[in-house]
Amino acid sequence: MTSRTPRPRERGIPEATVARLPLYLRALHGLSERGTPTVSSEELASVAGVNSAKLRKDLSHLGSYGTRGVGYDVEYLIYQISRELGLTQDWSVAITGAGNLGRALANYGGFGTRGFRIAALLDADPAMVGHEVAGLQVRHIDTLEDVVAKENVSICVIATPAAAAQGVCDRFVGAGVTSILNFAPMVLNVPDHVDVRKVDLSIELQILAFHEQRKAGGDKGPEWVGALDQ
Amino acid sequence: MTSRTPRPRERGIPEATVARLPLYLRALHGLSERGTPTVSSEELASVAGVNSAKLRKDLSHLGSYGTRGVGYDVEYLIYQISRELGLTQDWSVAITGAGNLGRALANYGGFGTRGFRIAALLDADPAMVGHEVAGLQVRHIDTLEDVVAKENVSICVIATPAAAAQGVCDRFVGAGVTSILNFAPMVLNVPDHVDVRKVDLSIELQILAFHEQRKAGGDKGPEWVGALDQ
DNA sequence: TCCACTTTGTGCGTGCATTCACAAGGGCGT
DNA sequence: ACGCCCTTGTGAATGCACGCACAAAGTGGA
Ligand SMILES: NC(=O)c1ccc[n+]([C@@H]2O[C@H](COP(=O)([O-])OP(=O)(O)OC[C@H]3O[C@@H](n4cnc5c(N)ncnc54)[C@H](O)[C@@H]3O)[C@@H](O)[C@H]2O)c1
Ligand SMILES: NC(=O)c1ccc[n+]([C@@H]2O[C@H](COP(=O)([O-])OP(=O)(O)OC[C@H]3O[C@@H](n4cnc5c(N)ncnc54)[C@H](O)[C@@H]3O)[C@@H](O)[C@H]2O)c1
Repeated sequence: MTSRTPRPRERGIPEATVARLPLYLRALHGLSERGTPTVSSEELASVAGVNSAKLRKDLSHLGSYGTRGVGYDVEYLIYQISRELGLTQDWSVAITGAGNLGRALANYGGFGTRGFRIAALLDADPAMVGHEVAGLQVRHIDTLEDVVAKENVSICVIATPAAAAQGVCDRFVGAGVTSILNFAPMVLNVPDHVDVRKVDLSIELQILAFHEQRKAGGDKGPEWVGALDQ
Repeated sequence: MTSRTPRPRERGIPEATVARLPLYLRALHGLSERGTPTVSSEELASVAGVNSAKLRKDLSHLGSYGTRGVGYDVEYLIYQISRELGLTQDWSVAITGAGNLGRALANYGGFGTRGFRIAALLDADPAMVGHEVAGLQVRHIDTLEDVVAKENVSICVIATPAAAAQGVCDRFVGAGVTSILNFAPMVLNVPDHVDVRKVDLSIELQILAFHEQRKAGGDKGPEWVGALDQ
């Protein structure tokens, strides 16, 4: 654990691994709060709900940060994963759509804790503009380009009705934003260099319904699989 | 479109396909509303934002519902996908946690439209119980088992703080619920026959931050990939 | 110093997912 | 009735992901 320079490991972390790193990070924070100094891949994998071999392979993509016979230093691993995910810097986030969902997101305390700062809450409804939500004044959508530039927004959240989502998306992209989290139930059209991730509750429920139907269907033979990956 | 019996296609739809069917369904509903009678795999794939070969292979898992040289009948395909996903029946959903998120979910109109009925909204806070949200009285968490039995709940949504999630989960599982949608930032422990899907905003943001950092990092060579799958 | 024990990091086999490319099939005009 | 054109459905190739199983490596005790 002396601070050697452990070969930053050529760029190429698998997407599946990237998606699990936040899970490990959360588990590690839990261990850290309880004062645990080191953790084995077996323990950490158990807390994070994954296979221990998978965990070790995931971590090996970042470098060799473990100690054989001992495990991983919790604080050191937290730092390394945070650095890899880009959480050692702060990110300004703009939320668009101050409706039910947008306000819930703005009120959610879980963002700030991990390097994300809600820089602005935008809405098109004049009746909404000016209201204070979670210590933030709702601003008019016309100020979008201004907000992106002045607040240095790099990630935006779209929580408008589906019909407005593509328009809002285009304006963010035009203003230089290249990461979008979309809650509107529609597929956004963006240039190749822009990343979009979507959250769609309706789709999640439909997937659950599919499996539920299969279970209830009582087909010949108990052949449904196990719990889905979390 | 005569009602033949087209061989229900042996059970075994790939999970990746199941996750995309709702996407196709949404696109088809859009086409249906605009009166489009038939659609080619190319067009539908474009609207749904996927590769057309993938779309055809996905649909082929349900059966041979297309017509070569013509495409797919929109209404017929809507019916077939709905049936496969289990949307031809209604599902009762119980939401637990009437906080910011739980209330936003309850107020969201997009559930009822596709066969999901919010049967109950549960909370542990006595001050919250009895309040009306989206035409629904918030009920006390103690009535959980009652609600599951009487309302025939098969899917539950957990929107409580993380600390309470596992306990609530256990009670739902004990009451016979086998499909869970979890918003709390923690890994739920469930028996094998229970399906859990999670939605974690914080993880989504962290994944975006990772890619954002890579883009900004300006490593040697423009070698970041494209837009993520939506 | 040496040995037994623990745990990491990874080579390898397996299976799933994606995409290409095309033969098979169906409609339509002549 | 025939042949052209369009689109589906799928074989095959490639690549990614997962998990086993083990050698390598570090610890601690004697
Ligand atoms: N509420 C939920 O639980 C939930 C669940 C799943 C999906 N969604 C989706 O999230 C989105 C928002 O849901 P909601 O329940 O908050 O809806 P909502 O109607 O409560 O809020 C939408 C807000 O967007 C604003 N808006 C409309 N057009 C705009 C524009 N062009 N620019 C900026 N703001 C604009 C409206 O003024 C309104 O305040 C919808 O697309 C919905 O389908 C919501
Ligand atoms: N609000 C968001 O945008 C957001 C985003 C991401 C994740 N989350 C997660 O969703 C969950 C809910 O978030 P929120 O913002 O609505 O929180 P909140 O504090 O506003 O609401 C939580 C509700 O759960 C109730 N509750 C507590 N213990 C309970 C129990 N044992 N049984 C039943 N109800 C109980 C509380 O009374 C409260 O009404 C949290 O786990 C949060 O981390 C929320």
